[in-house]
Amino acid sequence: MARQGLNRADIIAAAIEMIESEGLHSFSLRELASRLHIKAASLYNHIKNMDELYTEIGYYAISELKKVQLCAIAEKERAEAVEALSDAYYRFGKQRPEIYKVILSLPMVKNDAIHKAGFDIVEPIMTVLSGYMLTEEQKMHLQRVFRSIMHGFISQEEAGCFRQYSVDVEESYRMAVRGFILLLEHSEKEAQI
Amino acid sequence: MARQGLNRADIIAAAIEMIESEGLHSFSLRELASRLHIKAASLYNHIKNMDELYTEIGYYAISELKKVQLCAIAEKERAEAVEALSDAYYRFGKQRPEIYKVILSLPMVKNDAIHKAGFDIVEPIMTVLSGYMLTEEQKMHLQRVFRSIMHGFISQEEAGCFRQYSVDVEESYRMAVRGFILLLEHSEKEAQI
DNA sequence: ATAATAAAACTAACATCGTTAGTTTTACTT
DNA sequence: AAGTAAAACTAACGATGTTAGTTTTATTAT
Repeated sequence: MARQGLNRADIIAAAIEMIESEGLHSFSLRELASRLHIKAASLYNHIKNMDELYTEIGYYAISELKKVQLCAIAEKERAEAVEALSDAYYRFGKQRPEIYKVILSLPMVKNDAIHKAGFDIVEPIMTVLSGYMLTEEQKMHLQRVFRSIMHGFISQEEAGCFRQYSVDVEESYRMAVRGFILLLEHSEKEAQI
Repeated sequence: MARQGLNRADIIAAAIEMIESEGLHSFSLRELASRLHIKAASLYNHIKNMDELYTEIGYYAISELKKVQLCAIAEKERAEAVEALSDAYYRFGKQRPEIYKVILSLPMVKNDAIHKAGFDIVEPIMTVLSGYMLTEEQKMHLQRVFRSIMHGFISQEEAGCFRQYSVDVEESYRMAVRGFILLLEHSEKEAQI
């Protein structure tokens, strides 16, 4: 019975809520259907399959991440902007770990995903880098380095890899960001030659 | 029939080989059993469950990674050692991506895993850092930063996040390592004050 | 108001998966 | 030769993603 009249957006929203509260690991289509008071098979009227649903959630996650990042760097420049950007990134990863995980599971191999999500993921850091006197190629490299540091830190902390020693994790994070700023300034000097 | 007389090590070895050739994603106990010419239920005579098998494979991966790292830094010091270490790390991640992925899925929350694997994962970089004049706390932070950079870079490249632009990935990687060395030298100066 | 259509739900089923219980067979030890 | 423990088996359970085909509902057009 077409009682509720659910649509694609409802499904995706419910899936996101479920993943955030129960964890990506325990997510299932049957449980999702159950929460929407429909049968699992009915989901397929709205989504192609589970992969497509994950992809959609990944797009959402990226747009959310972009949003907080752009908000953080507004009216800031250079080192201050870098710190604000990374802080926003770090906070997002810590506060919404399950949704964050979906981003990396996005099959970037597919061209459509690269084009739809690629730009959004790169734009904030590229904006910050444009405040530095760097070549386009330098910016590309540095953008990759930035994302590596941030993602590496977040995912290792989330995985529990930093729990072995009782040294303050927040301070390690600050040092990582400081290292990136050092590299930035160093690259700027190189570019001016 | 106790025909082949398989043991725990055989199971683990076969699982590793299967994951490396077919991918972690498509791994299953039933397929593993099939390749060993036994039934899936028979696997449970040797392993407790799938999680335990993954844990075991994670230990193997960490020990392999440690091996190539220690080999790489032998008789090297400071910047040269850092580069050799990261190169070994990077090559391992690129050449054995499926096995590498298992490391991060290790449930570090459990205390036994932390103690058994934690030290092995940290030892090589700590050895290299001991060649710098740093406090113990600095070393702890820098070790985390190093692992973040390396893991972040490897996993993003593997996920396809670096394919969007045609800028040389290897050069981005070199810049990341150079950035870490910069931070190292900078930290050393700070420590001497 | 009624008929047609498309959307949204359903039932039923399949293959696959991890896992458990209980049983049989093999190989080694005594 | 008998006993024992390891290593395999069969059979089944519950859960998962997914497909095919069917029924119901809501909206639109006549």
